Amino acid sequence: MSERKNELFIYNSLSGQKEKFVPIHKNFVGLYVCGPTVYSNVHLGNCRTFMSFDLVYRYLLHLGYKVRYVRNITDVGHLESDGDTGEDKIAKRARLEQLEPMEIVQEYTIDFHDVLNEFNNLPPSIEPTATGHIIEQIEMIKEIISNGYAYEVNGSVYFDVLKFNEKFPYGELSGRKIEDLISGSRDLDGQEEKRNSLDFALWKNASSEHIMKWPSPWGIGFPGWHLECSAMSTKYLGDHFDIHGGGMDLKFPHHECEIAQGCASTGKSPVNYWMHGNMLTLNGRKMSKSTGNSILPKEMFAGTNDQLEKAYSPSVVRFFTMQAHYRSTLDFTSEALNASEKGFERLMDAVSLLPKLNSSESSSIDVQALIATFYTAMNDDFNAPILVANLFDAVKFINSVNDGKATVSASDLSLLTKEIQAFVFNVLGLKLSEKIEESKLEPVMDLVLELRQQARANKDWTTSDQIRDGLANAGITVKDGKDGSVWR
RNA sequence: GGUCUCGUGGCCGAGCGGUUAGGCAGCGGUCUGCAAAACCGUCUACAACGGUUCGAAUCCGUUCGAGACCUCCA
Repeated sequence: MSERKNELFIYNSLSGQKEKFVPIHKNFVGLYVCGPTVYSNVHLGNCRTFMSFDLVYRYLLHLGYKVRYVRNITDVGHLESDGDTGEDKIAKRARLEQLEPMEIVQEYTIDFHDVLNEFNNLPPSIEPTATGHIIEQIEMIKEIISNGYAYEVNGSVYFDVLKFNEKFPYGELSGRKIEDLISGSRDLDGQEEKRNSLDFALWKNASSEHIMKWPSPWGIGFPGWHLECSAMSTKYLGDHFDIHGGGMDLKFPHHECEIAQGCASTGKSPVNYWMHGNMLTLNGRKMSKSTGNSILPKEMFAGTNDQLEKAYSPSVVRFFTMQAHYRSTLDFTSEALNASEKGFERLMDAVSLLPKLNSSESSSIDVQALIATFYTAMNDDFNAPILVANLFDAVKFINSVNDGKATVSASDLSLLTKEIQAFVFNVLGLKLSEKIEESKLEPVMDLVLELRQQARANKDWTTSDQIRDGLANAGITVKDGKDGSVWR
C-alpha cells in the first residue's frame, strides 16, 4: 500500500487548509498528542480526542509508516486558574483528599489507561510524565533565557511575549493579533511580576507550603504547564517533527505557547502539521469537567447516567465517534447512540459473514474500486464518516452475495475480506461484540438449533418458538435464513 | 466586548459550485409457519433574505440563532 502514502492530505490548523502529508524522514512519522492532566476521571469528551488521534495513528500505521507516537501525562504544573497564582490542580486534589500528589496521579493514570483500553485505543510508543522531565524543562528555560526571550523575577521565570513577537509571529496558530490579545486581556491578580499580561510562566517560585517542588537555578519551584510538552516532544521527536495533535481547546494559549517556546529555544517552529480535534457536546454544550456537563465512560458502559436510556458498549461509542469527522463537533444523545448501535451491529454482522461467503466465477461489482473508496476517504484528512458510508456499501454487497443476488470471485473475496477486516479492526479500531464464552457455547448452540430445526420440520411451532423466546431471554437472537438458522 | 466556527430531511451526520452521502427511524414490497434479519423500492434537506454564476446547500453580503476561544479544560 506504499503508493497510497503519497495521497494523504491533512488539514493543518496552522495554514487553515488541507496539505499533502510529507514526512520529514521518509517512512517515519513523529506524532505528539497532548495527554490528560491526571487529577480526576477522564470523561467521554476527553476520550473522543484520544480516539480521534488513535484513528490517525492507526491509519498511518496501516499505510506502512513507522510511527513514534508520544503522548504525555501531565502530573504537575497545571495551575487551577489564570494569573499563575492558582494552585496546582494535582496538589489541590491531593490536599483535599489528604493524599500524596503521586497517589492522585497514580489513581487517575490507571483510570485513564483502563478507559482508553476499553475503547481499544493503542497505547502510545512513549508516554512521558512532566515530573520525569524536570531537568529537560530547566534546560529549555535556560536556552530561552540565554536567547533573550525570558526573564527572571523573584525566583520565577516568565516568557517575554512582546520581545518574542518582534522576531516571530505570536498568535499565528490561533489567528490572533498581538494587539487584540493585549487589549482583550483582562487584568488579573498576581500578575505584578510580569512585564506584560500576555507573558506566561516557564517556572514558578514555590512557597514553603507548596508540596510539589524542585530545585532550579532560580530557586525552589515548579515548571509552567506549557513547557512540559515542548520539553518532552523535543526530547523524543526532535526540535522539528511531523504532527502535533490535541483538542481544539488547547489551541490557545497552550499550543501557541508551545510554538513560541520552540522558536525561542531552537530558532525554528517545532511542528509541520498541527491537528485539532473538535469537542464532544452534551445538550448542545461542550462536555467539560469544570461545568459538570459530562458523562463518565464507566457510567456509559453501566448505563447509570440519567442522560442515557441504557448502557452502551465501548465499541458502539467508538463507532458513534467514527461516524463524525474529527474536526466537527459531535452531539451526544441517547437517540443518536441507539442509531449507532444498530448500524454497528449491521456492519459487524456483515464482517462476520465475510469468511462464510461462497465465491463464483466473477464478481458482479468492481471490488477493487470499492476498496479504493476506503483509501480515498481516509486520505482526505482522515474522513472516517465517509469511510463508514463506503463500508456500508460493502455491507450491502456482502449481504447480497449471501442472499445469492450478487456474486464475488475467489480472488476478489479474499482481497475484500483482507481490506475490510483491516479497515474495520485495525483502522477504525472496532471489535466484534463481546461474546460470552463462545467456544463452550458453540456446540451447545449447535445442538439447541438442531433440535429447534427438527421441531420446525415437524411444524411444531410451539416448541420452536419456545426455544427462540427462551434464547431471546438469555440475550441470544436467532435468525432463520434459507440455509438454516444463525445466532448471535 | 474581541476573535472564530457552525446552522443540512423525524434524529445523528457527510458533502462545500453541477451527481442518491451514509446510519437510525418511517412507508410499500420480496422472503418467512410467524417474527427477526436480509434484499428491493420509496418519502421528508440544505436558518432567512439579497447578490455573483449557465448553474449554489456549497462563493459573497446582511439578518437571526447556536457554540468555541480570549481564564482551567481533550
